[in-house]
Amino acid sequence: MPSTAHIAPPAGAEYPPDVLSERCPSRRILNHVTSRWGVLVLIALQDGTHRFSELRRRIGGVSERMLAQTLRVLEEDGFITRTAHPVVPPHVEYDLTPMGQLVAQKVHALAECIESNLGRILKAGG
Amino acid sequence: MPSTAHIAPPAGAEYPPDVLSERCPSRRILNHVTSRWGVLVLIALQDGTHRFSELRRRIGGVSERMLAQTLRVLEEDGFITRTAHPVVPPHVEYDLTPMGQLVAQKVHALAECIESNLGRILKAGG
DNA sequence: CAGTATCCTATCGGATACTG
DNA sequence: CAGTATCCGATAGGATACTG
Repeated sequence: MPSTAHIAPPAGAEYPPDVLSERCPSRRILNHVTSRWGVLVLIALQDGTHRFSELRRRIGGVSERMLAQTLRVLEEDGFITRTAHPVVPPHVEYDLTPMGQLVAQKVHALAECIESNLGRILKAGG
Repeated sequence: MPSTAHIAPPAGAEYPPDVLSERCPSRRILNHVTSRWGVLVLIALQDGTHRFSELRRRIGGVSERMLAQTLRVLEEDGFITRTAHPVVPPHVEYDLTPMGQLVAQKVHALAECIESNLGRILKAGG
């Protein structure tokens, strides 16, 4: 039986999500999560609430623009909550949602796997 | 005690890898693994050996150029082995190394986590 | 079959300046 | 403090044609 992984479901039908399939929406989400800064934001938020500038300091090399954009996208996907306290100066807090904690765990596991094998990897690649 | 996550180790010294640190080499590798096609190649190779054109068909939407490039990078990092059989027409096989299987498992777990929550996610985001 | 080479575009992402 | 707006360069990535 041939694979149907590349066949998009007809409108209205529901197939099990398959990230190898070009049109599966999971791929868009996966790209958000695995984006250059998305990965690091999720990891940085794993130990609890953080403010914008805390995250900015914590995640080496991220620009304000990219941090804001990444937070917005991950919030839209339901991985992050944004809480703005109406005070001056502004005070905004970011947290992982329960679902966000799930994906953050997976992302973190991946990062740790790479970190713990770094020796072997760098030896292999130069 | 302030965080030192953003401080790069002096030349010759060895610090525990920290992906939140700008100069940590793990970040480069993580970017390869979480690249648009890197993720999908690792997943597609999880069930064993595959040839170039098999992968191309399996991974919806990938171009020859991007597949070749992604395979080369992941091979350099030591996640994939490339075996060329000297016959005409050419016959080349790709496999995961043991280390590649480890990261592929993590990547796959992440993808499955997203797939199984797709309903909630799409509802949240529109 | 398994790529490379070339060309081109779109998106990513950085720097800077500005705002409520 | 927590962003937005604008501009710009780098690079990821697609289409096509070609090769051993």
